[in-house]
Amino acid sequence: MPVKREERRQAIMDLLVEARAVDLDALADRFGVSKMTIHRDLDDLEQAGFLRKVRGGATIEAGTRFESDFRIRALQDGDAKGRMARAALELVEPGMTVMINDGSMAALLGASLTEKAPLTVITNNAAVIDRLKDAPRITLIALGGIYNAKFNGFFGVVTEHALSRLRADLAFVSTPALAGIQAFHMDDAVVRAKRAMMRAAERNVLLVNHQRFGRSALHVLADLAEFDAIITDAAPAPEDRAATDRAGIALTIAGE
Amino acid sequence: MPVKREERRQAIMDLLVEARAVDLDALADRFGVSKMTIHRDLDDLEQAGFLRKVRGGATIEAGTRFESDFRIRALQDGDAKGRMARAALELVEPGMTVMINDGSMAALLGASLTEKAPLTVITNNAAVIDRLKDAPRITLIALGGIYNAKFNGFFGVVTEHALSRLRADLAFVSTPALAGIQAFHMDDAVVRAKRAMMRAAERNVLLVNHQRFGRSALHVLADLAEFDAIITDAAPAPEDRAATDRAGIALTIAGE
DNA sequence: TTAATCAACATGAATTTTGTGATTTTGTGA
DNA sequence: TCACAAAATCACAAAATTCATGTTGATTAA
Repeated sequence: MPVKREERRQAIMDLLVEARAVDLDALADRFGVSKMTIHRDLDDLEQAGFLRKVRGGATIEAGTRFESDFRIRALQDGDAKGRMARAALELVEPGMTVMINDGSMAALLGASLTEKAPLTVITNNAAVIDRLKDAPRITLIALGGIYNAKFNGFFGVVTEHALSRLRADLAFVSTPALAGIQAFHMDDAVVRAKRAMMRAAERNVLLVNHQRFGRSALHVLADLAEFDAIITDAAPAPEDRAATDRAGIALTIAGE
Repeated sequence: MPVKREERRQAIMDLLVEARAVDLDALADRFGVSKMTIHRDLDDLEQAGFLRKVRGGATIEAGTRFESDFRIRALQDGDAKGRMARAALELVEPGMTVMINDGSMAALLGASLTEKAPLTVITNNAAVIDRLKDAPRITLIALGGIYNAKFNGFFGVVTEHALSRLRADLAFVSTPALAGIQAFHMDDAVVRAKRAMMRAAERNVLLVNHQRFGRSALHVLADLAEFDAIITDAAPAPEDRAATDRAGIALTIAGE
């Protein structure tokens, strides 16, 4: 596997997320490769929609569609996601029945569930289904539904109804927005699937990136009090933290 | 692309399907490669579930689960399958809701449904789900269920229940065995999924390879009279044909 | 005790990634 | 508008990496 190349691109994205813009020459220097190589990196990353090339470097166009694009979220915080997945895994014991919802964070966690086999995994996340299909000692229950390319998962009445007939020990629910004592999501169908999952699980764990604190979206997903635990990757701002404390939920900062 | 290697493995499977068993030394000789290479071929094929390694070679364990494994059938009859898929496509009109069940024949048909878009496709076949996920103008409804690696699809109560809430214009049902006026299948869970699908469809079409006539299996899948049409790839033996005629079903020989 | 299996390492072909220099495009200031 | 330098692009060669295969020798099963 071309680890080197991917690592470099990941690093470019990390720099970009932090600095908003990068300089081509500086990158070539920093990684000890030719400018041409950086050119190709930027071309491919632009092609994939991660950044915008400008003369002499690249920018991320914060505030516009770029920053909020799910593909950036997939690249961003690779490390943070790993830490969160690890913290989430701690809650899983062999033999359990676990639910995993849509989202790239959930996909990562789903894939690493093999470590805790034997398990029964219930999910509407297409990435998880693919990854666990042939995993030994994992009983995979896919929730059907209408395929939604935007969220790479299955949703709709079929999904919700399937969930009404199932029961799990633990559900991992992720959210892109959390403000005050509530979690939010921009899509109606996704909210319904997540809520159905929460109803079907004994215990619910919320996964949320710390940058998502203080944001909201069109639909309320749930009150934080409905969760048994919240896992995030870094301490949120004090005022956000105060809100979760008020809700009385254990907030786990992964990697501490 | 390592064409060479895949060709050799394909050839090994062909020999195996024909002879029931192959000798390792003979294979090394025949293909002009070392025994170690054949060992690796057999290991990987066994891993994939295509064969069973025995001392000095490999067998296919006809009559047991191996012969019925979807992956073996996937290797056979490539051409015949294409013709059947084409014949089946004739019955599909844009705008319809179509159901596709498990099996490699169904997988091929499912993938070619893109030609008739816009369509709504309902399936428990993992191969079809993968292929149609990002197909434009196809609304894909996956039936969830427990993933079964042997049939590369989803089965169980979740599947059946989802089907009880859906309705389609047309269902394509495939069978590995057909004798007299009945179709058969070796697996209970698969039979239930297929039957649920038949109940949910306005019209039902049976897909069956001509070599499958005159065979039976543990479970009855359906009476032929329950189908509106039967598609096969070549004329079956006269006595088998007589039985279908008696059931009064139109038998389409694909490619005529 | 014989043959088969398996693990570990070596080899060479094929693919992928990178670098170089020539050529074209773009931005800037006269 | 023009000239010109910096940046971008292109095409091809070089380097690195991956992958299938072979070899050897230890281990295991018949």
